[in-house]
Amino acid sequence: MAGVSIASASRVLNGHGASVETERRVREAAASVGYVPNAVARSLQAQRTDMLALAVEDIGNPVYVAMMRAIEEVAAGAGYRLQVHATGADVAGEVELLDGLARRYVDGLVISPIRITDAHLAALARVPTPVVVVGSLPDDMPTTKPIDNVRADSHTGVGLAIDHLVAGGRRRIGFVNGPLDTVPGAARQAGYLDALDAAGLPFDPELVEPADFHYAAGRAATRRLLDRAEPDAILCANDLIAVGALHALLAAGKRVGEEVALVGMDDTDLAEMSFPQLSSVSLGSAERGRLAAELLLARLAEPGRPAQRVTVAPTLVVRASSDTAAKQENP
Amino acid sequence: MAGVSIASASRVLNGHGASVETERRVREAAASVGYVPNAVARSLQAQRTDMLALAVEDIGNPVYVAMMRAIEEVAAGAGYRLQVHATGADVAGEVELLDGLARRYVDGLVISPIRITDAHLAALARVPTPVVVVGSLPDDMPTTKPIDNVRADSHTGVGLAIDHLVAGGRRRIGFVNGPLDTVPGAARQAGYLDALDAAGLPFDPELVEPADFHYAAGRAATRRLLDRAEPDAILCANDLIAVGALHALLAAGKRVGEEVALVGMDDTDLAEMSFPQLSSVSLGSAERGRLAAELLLARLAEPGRPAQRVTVAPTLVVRASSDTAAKQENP
DNA sequence: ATGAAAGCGCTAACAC
DNA sequence: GTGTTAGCGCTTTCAT
Repeated sequence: MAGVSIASASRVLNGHGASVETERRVREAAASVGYVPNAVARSLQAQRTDMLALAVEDIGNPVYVAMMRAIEEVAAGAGYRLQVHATGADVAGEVELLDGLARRYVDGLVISPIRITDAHLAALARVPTPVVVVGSLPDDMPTTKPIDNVRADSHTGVGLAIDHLVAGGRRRIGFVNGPLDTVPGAARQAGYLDALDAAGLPFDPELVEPADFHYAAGRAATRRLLDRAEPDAILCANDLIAVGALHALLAAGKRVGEEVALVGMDDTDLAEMSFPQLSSVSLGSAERGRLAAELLLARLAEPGRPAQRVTVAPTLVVRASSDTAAKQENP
Repeated sequence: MAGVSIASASRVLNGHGASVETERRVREAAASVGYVPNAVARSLQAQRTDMLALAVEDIGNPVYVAMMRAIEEVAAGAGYRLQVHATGADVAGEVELLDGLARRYVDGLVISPIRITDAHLAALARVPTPVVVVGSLPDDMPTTKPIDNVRADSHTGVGLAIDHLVAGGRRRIGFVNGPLDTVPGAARQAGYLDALDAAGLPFDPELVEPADFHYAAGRAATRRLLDRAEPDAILCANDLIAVGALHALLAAGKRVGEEVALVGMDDTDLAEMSFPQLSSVSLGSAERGRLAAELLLARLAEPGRPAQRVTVAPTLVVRASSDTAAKQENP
């Protein structure tokens, strides 16, 4: 403290107008002592932490990595820092996290639960802090709290893939899905059945094999599928599964893209980095992350605004794994 | 407030001993009002935030993903939350982050700069908060602040790969490296030269091609390499480059693992998910992350302890891309 | 323009 | 065991 009141110092440091002389003295003193304001004290007074949180099942999954990257970018751009939580898809943990928001250690949360239970909904109904959910919230959400919601459209996405495969002459389209009791697993299953139906193709249970959303499971499931059926195409519920499927197919000596077409979902970096490169349905993970972050910032700026529900349209990215023409010059 | 003093309430809620009656009344009141303590206020008083930060170039790079996962796990296990920062390898930004620690919004930082400049060292010398650096700090670090340091041993790692390739009969070993002005790039280059030397192999500049540490660059660089030379093996400075190289090789019709052996570095998930699966030198990214987090926690517990410098030993994981025998039944 | 003082929500001494 | 009080470091009325 060199000369002026503590209040004046605060004013100068926050650019709230002070005389030239005061300003000089304060800055000088601050520089000489190496003064840096304490963020925690400031947060306590300001009632905001300038921090956002992201909770996903696994911060190593490429889909969430893409989402996290996008969110971090938006957050950093707006002066917010990002806190990450790996939930391991544990419901109790997710609910605890939601309830923990009452401690006010972050200003807002983006959460992408792989399953959405009643416990989640109950917790969401009592959070005191803005939350945006990535994933499909039930339509009959109680409107006590405005919870913003960003969703993918897997159902349509699966349709895009099936239509593409059918157009390429494929008729026996296998499907390696994730767990049916997850939000994406259920949606993709429904999409598969509806798309077959729309294409006039019969449903053959032999062609469907459940897995979980990871590489090893995808590979094992595809191996089982190949053992008992002869698909001329395989659709996978995400890229991790698809890469597993690719291995199973290659190991079985199949020419991927010709004998058997392969399509993944999420269009992660993996799709481009496989050989042959994988066709994949983009569900816009980065885009969803970006939107989620923006919705959160918007609500922070205007807490009273009505709850938004935005859906990102899927797009199909065709690459060599399902495109005989491209195969020649792959990738 | 129902009945007792504010201090008693605090005691009950923190389990600091109170009479049965007081305890009951406090808990009851707290429950009925839905009271939750404010983390920011608590932090201000406790002078700690229970939060750690991680700063890496790109939170989407598989190496850093593995590191982040490990750190998040250790941090969460010890009751700390994790904040992530993507620096984009921007020196000014990294220094700003380091200086920002004086704001005390986190209790400690793990930073993994891809380049370490004098500005970094200067900033490190004045941080008021524990920092552990992942990557090689100069040996003549001023010891004013105890900065813990976790390092990989790329030099030895490259040697492992070269020895393995030589043992497999390879003689013309190409090398696709990252930028030479980065810490890992420089170390790997030196390792390559020394290993060739130790193996009695001549150095042929034609066999070395620079790239940056990403897929596309790796693929392009490998293409250039193949245009002018005929390597019987290629070592890549990381797995991203190696996957790019794999594509270039396959697209050129090379039988990978036979005609040309391929070895990556970092042993990320990508190595296992490629086909053929990639041999890769593990530099222990997850392990380094774990160690970094543990060193940070240890210093938080005992600020005065001497600076630690730990090096994680590399290991070679041999897979089909460099092993003809395995190739048969790959993967 | 500046200083005094209150207060953000909490915990820890220090009496009683 | 419990209440009173000070204080963590800051911003912001409110006077002057």
